[in-house]
Amino acid sequence: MQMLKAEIEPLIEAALLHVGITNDHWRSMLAPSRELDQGDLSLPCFPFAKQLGQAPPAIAEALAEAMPEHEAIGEVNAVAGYLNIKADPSWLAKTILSSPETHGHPFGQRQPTGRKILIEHTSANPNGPFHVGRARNAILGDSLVRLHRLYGNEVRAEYYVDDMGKQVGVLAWALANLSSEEVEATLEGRDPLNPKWKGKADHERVRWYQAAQVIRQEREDKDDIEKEIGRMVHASEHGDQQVLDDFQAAYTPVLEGMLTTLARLGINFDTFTKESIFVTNGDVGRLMQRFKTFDIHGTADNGAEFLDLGARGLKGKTEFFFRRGDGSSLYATRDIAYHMWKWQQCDDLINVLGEDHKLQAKQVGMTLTELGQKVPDVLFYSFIKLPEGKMSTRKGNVVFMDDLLEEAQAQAAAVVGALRPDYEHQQIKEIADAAGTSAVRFNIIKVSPEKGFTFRWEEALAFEGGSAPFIMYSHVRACSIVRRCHKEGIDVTAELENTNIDHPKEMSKGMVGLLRALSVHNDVLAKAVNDRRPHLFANHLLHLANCFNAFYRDCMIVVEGEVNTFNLQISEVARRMMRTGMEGLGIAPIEHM
RNA sequence: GGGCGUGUAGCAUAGCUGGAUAAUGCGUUGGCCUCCUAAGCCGAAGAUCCCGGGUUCAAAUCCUGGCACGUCCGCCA
Repeated sequence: MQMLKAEIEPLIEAALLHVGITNDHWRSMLAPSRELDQGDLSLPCFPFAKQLGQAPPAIAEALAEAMPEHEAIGEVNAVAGYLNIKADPSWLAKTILSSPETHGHPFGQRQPTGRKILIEHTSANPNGPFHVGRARNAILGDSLVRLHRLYGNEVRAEYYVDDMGKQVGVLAWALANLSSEEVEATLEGRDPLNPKWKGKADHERVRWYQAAQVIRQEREDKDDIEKEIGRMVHASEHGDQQVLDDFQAAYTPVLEGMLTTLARLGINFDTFTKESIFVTNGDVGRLMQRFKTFDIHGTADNGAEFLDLGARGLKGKTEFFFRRGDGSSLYATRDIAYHMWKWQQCDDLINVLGEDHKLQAKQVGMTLTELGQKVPDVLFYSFIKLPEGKMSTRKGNVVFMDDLLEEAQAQAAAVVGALRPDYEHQQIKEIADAAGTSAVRFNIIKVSPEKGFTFRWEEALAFEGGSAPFIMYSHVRACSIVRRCHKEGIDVTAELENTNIDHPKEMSKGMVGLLRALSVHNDVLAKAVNDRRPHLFANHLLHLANCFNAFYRDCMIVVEGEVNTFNLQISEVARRMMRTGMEGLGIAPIEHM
């Protein structure tokens, strides 16, 4: 709608001048109309009442009178104090069809912006399989990566590997010291390993980790165990290469298992950076030396060091510890070193973090400011819960992503099989896999991240209404139109290049609705990217698919072997936008369903 | 106790840089396949926008005081 706004703003300005309004406040008041029947853009005239000494409806009338004619404007009317402006559908169609962003190639992709964005997301500790609770980070992060790429930014998706903490230490200790019999004996009474995941290291090794967690609490030699784990963690934090290598051997297969799961969702990373690097390369040591020189630096009784961020306006607990009494660094300290490193390689930095990291992120941000560095943008999300409450591996109250995806694909296969009895087995499987994983992603991405989210199977596996398959289906219909054209011997490429067409003067509701949805597409994308709110784009795509369905109903493209060129061109723009939009959200743009 | 976030039809959500009749899906309910895929389309019913106060011509939206829920307030990661 930005395209219409840009076109008519000067006209409104002229009209306002005509009735005696000279200030500029109205620009922010000019907004999309609430109801489509009213128009596309509306200007409330109430604020002008005092200034002009007239009733708002009269002002609206006067403005409507004063509006100059313009090809972009289909209709101007004044209703109840509002000036409503409706775009001329032919102008909209012409603008959309001639826009390089929609008509050019490839598939409505935007021009490169030249901006380099580094997006860090997921970065889950490599100690067990992915569960749905963690999934929001990965799905949100990956959607952001994809949307930025669609927008034209150069993006690097980064996974920060926590390779030196206590969690990895416990895993490494367990793998070195516990037999599989001991593990199974310790975990007796818990859910056994799902045979389906036998051989998948994230599912198998997490049992060692879980057993170790029990043993650390219960076994008589637990103090010795604790000492040993402590020794390893401590050594890792001082950059002991042998221990770090052992840790890496322990977690790598787990991480690979987790990445396999993410790949099923279409989530991939460009780079992996290990936390320990910043210890071994000396960055963390130098950073801590530098902190010493700060005037907000402080030292505790045992020699531990902190920065007093209270002096910079932080409320609550203001001491931000960056070094233990024994001289080793803390997680946040390494994180700061990591951020300084990241800033060297991008123009914008985005982190995707759970809401539990808010304070941490605030401390890191303030410290970066203190260091003269930029503060990264952070996308916070609230946790996914189960109807039974918080997800907890320990309590067995979890839904593993692998199980969810299996179930999603199985249920999708049942739906496809029932709906398309004539399809081959292999084809059904391919469609079901695409629909199942897309549905899972979309179910999570369509709601705003700060909202608490309760995972429900029936919602994750809904394949109608506001779901990914709904969008996929509209796209399939658009694809099927092209197939139909080919079947009728119509030269689609030639039809699309034909610029010598008459736009119908009267357009159906379905056509006008679709044109409007297409005209806001790039506006919504820009907003979703810049505000870091992927759900806005998800909801727009739902709306676009909905509009396409109405267009499909109202506007036949092939009738008795004859093609309607205008309708075909619009349909193809919509198809491309749906396709790129789906890719931007990680929905599989399949062509048959 | 303090910080941050959330509270919208039976359910799940959108709208939150103030603007007209609060939007969408599920569920309930009525209709539409000789016609480019009915995973679709069209219609009906369903809302004290958590509660109180304030600002404003105008408040779901902003301010303020409550209530409920989530989350954080480690020399853990």
